[in-house]
Amino acid sequence: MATDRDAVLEAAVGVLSRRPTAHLDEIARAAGISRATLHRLFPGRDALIHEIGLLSLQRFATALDTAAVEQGDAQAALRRLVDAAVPDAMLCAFLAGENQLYESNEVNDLWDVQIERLHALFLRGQREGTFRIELSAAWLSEAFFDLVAGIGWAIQDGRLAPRDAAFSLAELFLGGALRRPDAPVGAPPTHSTSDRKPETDTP
Amino acid sequence: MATDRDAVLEAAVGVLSRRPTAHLDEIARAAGISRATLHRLFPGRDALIHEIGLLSLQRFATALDTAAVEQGDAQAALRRLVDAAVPDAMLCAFLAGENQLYESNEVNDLWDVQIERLHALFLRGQREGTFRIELSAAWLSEAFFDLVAGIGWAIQDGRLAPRDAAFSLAELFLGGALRRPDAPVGAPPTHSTSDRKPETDTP
DNA sequence: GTATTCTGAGACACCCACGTCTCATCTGCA
DNA sequence: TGCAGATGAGACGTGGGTGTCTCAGAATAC
Repeated sequence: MATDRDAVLEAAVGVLSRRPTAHLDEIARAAGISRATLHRLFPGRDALIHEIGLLSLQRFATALDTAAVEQGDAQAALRRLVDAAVPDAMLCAFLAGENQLYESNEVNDLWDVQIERLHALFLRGQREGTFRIELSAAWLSEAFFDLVAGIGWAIQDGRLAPRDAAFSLAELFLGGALRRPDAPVGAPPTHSTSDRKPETDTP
Repeated sequence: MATDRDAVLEAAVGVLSRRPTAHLDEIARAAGISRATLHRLFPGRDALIHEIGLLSLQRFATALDTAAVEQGDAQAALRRLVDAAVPDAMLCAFLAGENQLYESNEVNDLWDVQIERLHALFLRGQREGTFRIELSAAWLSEAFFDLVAGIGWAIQDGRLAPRDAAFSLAELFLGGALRRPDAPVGAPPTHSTSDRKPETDTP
């Protein structure tokens, strides 16, 4: 039953992330249920938005957990985080788009905790000499989350193949856009860090 | 008078970029005018949103023009674009947040043109050997625009100092997050291309 | 000084999305 | 087959944002 609710929430994200003013009819249709059932699952629109925010933050928190961002060297931790976060990139896109929307302390507190964990990761990496110190850890956190959100949008709109997502994100964020003739960033040309096996790419 | 309209539009962006469902009362108050005057300037909510999109795209197009992205080597062109686009980053943030909103062909066509120019810049840079070819030009375009939007949000919420914005954007996007002991990205330690002078870093 | 224009404040009606309800249908289980 | 639970379709009333209007006051020009 909880899975059912989550499936509806994810479908709702797919609609609301791009059209925040979408009607409940549209959301229900996207979830494959009727408006009546949507109202049975969630009391109202506010409750729906609230639970989307909660789900998204919980997923991101789980990604931080499974990536064990507090352990190991910072670069490897970030690569693990990329792999863990990309599947839920669309939820992050929703958060990035309207995180100001929440008056709920529950959501805001959870948000602060996760951002703080991300911030700590970059601070640690800077102290270790892994990350650049010319860029503030706050900006690195912000930019990383923005790129995750961008991944979510791009995948949703079919502009980016899901199997390329993790590689594209990790390489661009860590290594930047400039070509370096001497040495690659750290990831070999084989897509070891990103996804399982590349076959088709039309979502 | 056109300046008046633009000022209202920019104020509206400040509200709508974070709260897409904001009432017209709120937008009018943010612009320092009454709801009646807002209705005199723009027939309705749809027209307001439409003109915001138009203004944003025109500003971005102007940034592409002043940066002369079609000329010179690609890296320098991109750095010029950063400097030109950052002042209107919040408008880009609005576009990134709800570019699906527009059914207007006028807006969509303008959007496609600008994205195509950005795409062409990265393609050219890849052919010149400036930009990495492991990352698709489409993804580089997308990510660049996402970061510009992130800059806009971060500045608006006070998480990033405006004078650090261009430097942070250019350095992260071009050089990535990883520290390179041997050589800097290409911009000498003096921030010649982006901003005037870095001093503090606590936003 | 008047006259003109523009603006803000408020009132008003309209409309549509929302929330709730009922009822028929379908499914799962004994 | 019969029962219980869940779902979809539709109707209905309501509320709040929106669009329009009027009128008083301020600003500017003459």
